[in-house]
Amino acid sequence: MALVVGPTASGKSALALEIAKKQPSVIINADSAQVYRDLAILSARPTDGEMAGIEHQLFGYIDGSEACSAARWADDAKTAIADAHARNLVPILVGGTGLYVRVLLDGIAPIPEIDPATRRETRNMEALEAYEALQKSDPASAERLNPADITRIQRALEVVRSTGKPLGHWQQHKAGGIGGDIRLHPLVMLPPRDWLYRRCDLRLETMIERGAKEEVARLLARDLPRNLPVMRAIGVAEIADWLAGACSGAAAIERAQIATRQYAKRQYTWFRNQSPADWPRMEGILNNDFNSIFDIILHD
RNA sequence: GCCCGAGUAGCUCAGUUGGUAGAGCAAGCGACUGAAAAUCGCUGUGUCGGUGGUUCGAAUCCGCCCUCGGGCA
Repeated sequence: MALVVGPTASGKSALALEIAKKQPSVIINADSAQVYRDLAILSARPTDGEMAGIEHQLFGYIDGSEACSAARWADDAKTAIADAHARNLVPILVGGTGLYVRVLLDGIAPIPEIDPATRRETRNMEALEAYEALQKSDPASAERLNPADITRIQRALEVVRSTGKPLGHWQQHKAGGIGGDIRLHPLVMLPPRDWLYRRCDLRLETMIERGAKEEVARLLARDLPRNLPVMRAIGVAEIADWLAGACSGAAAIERAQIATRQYAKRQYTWFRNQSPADWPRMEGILNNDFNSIFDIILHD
């Protein structure tokens, strides 16, 4: 299995396509926003033309009214990978969501489904309120977490309330990782920052040309809850303001460009520090000479 | 030409009766166990427009000059 990870706009998709041309393959998405049907343009999903007739899996396969999760994606990826192997195709995972890849390879704490009512209740709490509640029901997690870290506070709280046991209990072991069962050919793309940021900026312009504004208008028309992952994708809030007349198009684009660069930076930090040290890194820019990269990722 | 206002961090601006500066945003670095394109932590940054003066001491007071707004001619 090949695995290409790195920040947004680093050229992962282009590289994956080149790899796919060398051998019968299926390209599998490992990006948390590209899973949503509603965000073809704004999530920079490859177009049909860009897919060049090569099979792609897990792109745009979830409706925006649902919230995907790392564990759900990992299950789906496992199925897709097994299916590829059964058909003698090489799975090529491509994406920028480090957590998804980690859960696929290393597994995750086997926590039962959270009761929907409990989830609804905890996710409507303010940070401080949730933190104080957590201090009472799971002091160990409260001690470990920053009081302002609302996402993790709410997660810890919903787990202890729904399962009756604290997060620390469940996280004593991980389950479901396939890292030990497959032959992995990873590549971490870490191109020069200025080159990457220029491509981030350019990408927003291209998205607008391709109809990102109209895509957001269609999404908003669905009137989905604001806290769903699709609604939090980079560019949705910015373009929504533009559509509502709260800011100019130029201002919306600029804000989305900044958010994209900040996101790229976070991914950069993740992959630089969180991915295993023995995974090869490509620190140059992607040009048309793929042979040197093939030496790294296609070795056998 | 005259009058008024403004000029302080990359940007927008604070700066109290003179004691060589600080917020937000941006940026850099980092964390990351079922929303991760999420969420959070840490860290700078300065010829205070220039110049001369008053003063022990000037972003702050005074003179002159420069730039940008607005008004009057």
